[in-house]
This record gives sequence, C-alpha cells and structure tokens, in this order.
Amino acid sequence: MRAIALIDCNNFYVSCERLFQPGLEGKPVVVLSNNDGCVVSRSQEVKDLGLKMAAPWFQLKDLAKRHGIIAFSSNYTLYADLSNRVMRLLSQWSPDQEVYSIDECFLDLTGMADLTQYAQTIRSTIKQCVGIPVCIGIAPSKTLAKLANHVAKKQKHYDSVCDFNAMTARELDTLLAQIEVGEVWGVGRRSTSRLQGMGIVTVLELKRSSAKRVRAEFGVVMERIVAELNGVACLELDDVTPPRQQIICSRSFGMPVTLLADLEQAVIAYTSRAAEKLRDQHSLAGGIQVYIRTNPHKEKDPQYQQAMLLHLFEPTDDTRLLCRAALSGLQQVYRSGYAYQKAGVMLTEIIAAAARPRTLFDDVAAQQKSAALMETLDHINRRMGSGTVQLLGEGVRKIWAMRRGNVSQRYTTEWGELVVVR
DNA sequence: TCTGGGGTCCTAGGACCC
DNA sequence: TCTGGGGTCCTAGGACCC
Repeated sequence: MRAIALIDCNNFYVSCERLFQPGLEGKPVVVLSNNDGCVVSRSQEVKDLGLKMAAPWFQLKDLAKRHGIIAFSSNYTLYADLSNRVMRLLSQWSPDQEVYSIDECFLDLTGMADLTQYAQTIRSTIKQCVGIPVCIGIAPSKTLAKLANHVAKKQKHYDSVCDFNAMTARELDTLLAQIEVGEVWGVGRRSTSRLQGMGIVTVLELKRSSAKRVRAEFGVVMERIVAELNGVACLELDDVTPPRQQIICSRSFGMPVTLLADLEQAVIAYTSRAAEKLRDQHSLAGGIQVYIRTNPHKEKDPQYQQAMLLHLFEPTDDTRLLCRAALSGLQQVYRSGYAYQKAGVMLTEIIAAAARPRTLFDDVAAQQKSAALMETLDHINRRMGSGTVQLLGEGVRKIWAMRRGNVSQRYTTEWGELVVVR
C-alpha cells in the first residue's frame, strides 16, 4: 500500500523562539505577523486560552496582559534557517520529499517496514538534532495524510504519530466520523457551510458522498478531494519546486503614508526585494504590477485602491528597469489626499533567463553590464547582509517601515547575534 | 421563423492554503 | 494608534480566429 507521510512542525514559529529561550517552555507565547498585526503562531497554552489564529493583536492586549502572554514580532530569517535544517534532515528518510511549506513536508515512505516506529525515529531525531517538535501522519493519499497528522496532533494517545494504514477500514471510518468536514485539506470556510447545507457534516459523510453530485456542485477540485479521502491518490508528490509564475512583495506600512515621495521609496524597496527573488530563481519578468491602498478597516476614512500592470519593453531582471516601470505605474495610480496603508508590487509574465528572446536589436553589451552589476549587488548583500547595498531611492529615513516591537535575534545566521552563554 | 461550431488566449474573481 | 504576506488553481466570460 502507498504510504505518504506528512511531517508538520508543532507551532513552528513559537517553537523556533523557544529553542533559544528555553525558559519560555510551558509559558503562553505567540508570534505576530508583520507589523505586529495578527497572531500567526500560538503555543499550546495560548490555544487552550481560546485565542484564535489570525486575531488582531491590538484587540488582545488586555487578555494577553492578564495571562502573561509573551509576544514576538516575526523573525523570518530565523524561521527560514531552522526550516531548512529540518527539511534537510527529513530528506534523509526518503528519496521522495515535497517541501510543502515552511513548516511541513510530505515524504513517500511506501515499502518501509514498521512505519509507526520509523516515524517515531524521525521525530526523535529531529527533536535531538534541530530541537523542533513535529507530528507525523501517514496514509495512502496526501489528503488523508494531512488528516492523519491532524489526529496525531489533537489526540494525545497517538503520541504524535498517526498511521491510517495500520488501521482497519472500520476503525478509520469511526475516526473520520468524529472529524468535521472543515478540517479536510482544501475544504475552506465557504465550502464547509455549503456542504453542511447539503447535510455533509463529517469527513466520513464527505468520503461517502456521490462523486457526481460533488463534481456538479463544487467542480473537479472537490471531486478529487473525495477520491483522496477514499484512498485514491490523485495528488502526486512534487519533489522539484517549479519556478514561481508570479513574485509578490507587498507590505503594510508602520504608519499611514500620504506623500508620493514616501510611497516611491516603499515601491522601490519592494521592487528591489522582488527582483532579488526573481534573480534567485534565474528568471526574467515581462510585466510588473504596482498597487496601493488605504486601510479598509478604517471605514470612516476616504477609501481608495488602484493597481496598474505595466508591460516591459523586454523581459528583465534588472532592479533599475523594474523600478523605473513600477514608479511610472505608481505615479499614475497615486491620488493625493488619502492615507495609504499598504503598497505592493507583483512581477508577472515570468520566463526562464535562459529563454530570453533574442532580437536583432539586442544591446548585448548593456545586458552583460546589467547582469554583472546585479550579480555583484546580490553577492554583496548575501555576504554582508540584506540591504547592505541598495538603490538610493529606497530612502534612508523610511517612515513607512514596518513595526517590529519585539523581534528576537537572528541567532543562526548573523555572527553578531549568536547566543551568548554565560 | 431562422443567425455555426469549435478552439485559444486573456483577465478578473473566487476559493483555498500556510 | 493598532487588522499579514505570498502563493496556486479553477472557472466564467469576453475577444478573437477560422
């Protein structure tokens, strides 16, 4: 039988913070989104308090004070590094790995003997070598593996590993009858309430529903989910990550921004980040979209949002050319008299750098100069830290920069921020 | 009275995920 | 005062073509 494992780090960002401050073990801890906006990771103690995922932090401050909740700003440099360590280690247990997100991956364990024991070994090795606790679900399809992982997390007697393949069909169905349909991977809020309206409330009911009816009501995506619940693997492991088809960099500002000059700085900064990602995957972009918006939560304020897509003369990965286009778009959508809360850029029409279309009019010398300059820029910033060299247009004062009230150190990637042991 | 059929490409919007 | 960021896939509808 096919055996697909889903390994998921427990409260990943919180676990990363605790790793370097072990005194926080057992205490309620949250990690906040950019700008300290929402709660994006909660320790078990915080979940037990009933605090919801993605809740706005400013509404919770009183509650947090009462319960002594410790809040961290997000530190993606740290999380990405620890994630890489976990993933690299996990890749040793199977030739077939799909890194699905920063804190979870699929492994194909088909053919391995004694899977529960095998998974326990994986778990304890990750804990010992990196220090991050994980849960593991095993099943014949990805969708079921996600569910098995959910069970491993919620039902303590499974000891963090749940293998559906080791159960009888009847045992599995009994378990599925206890889980709400909204827990299924790919069934979001909208579909949940529509399914409930059709009388499909539990996972077992969805599993047993008619494929034809589901297809007619919801389309092929839901039809596939039902097949996967029945143990028919429709989704393969993607072990090579294809290059992104779009690259987005957008951010809310630390304070409302009204001046075009400040928006220009932000747009140059975001375009620069996006262009770095573009070059990282050896691609060129043929288009760039820029957008700005006011704060939709402030209903009393005048609202405005506008986006503009610009097509470049030819595909490029040169930060300067992308910025020039982005700025021209920004100047066209900008209206004075609004308090802007967010800006963003999106690179589109992405192609492989190797597939750059050649024309009679190519200025090869200019292209080579551009490539050399971008390579040097990236090299310095990789070596000396991001932002060491930047376009002057990004500005220095940066009043729009995001708030990060309590960010931890980059313990694993900066010499100056290593842990100090007394 | 009656106005083809089939295909592609693009865009916008919806839904979902972490 | 204060509400994240980055991505994918699917569908419907319009434009256009032969």
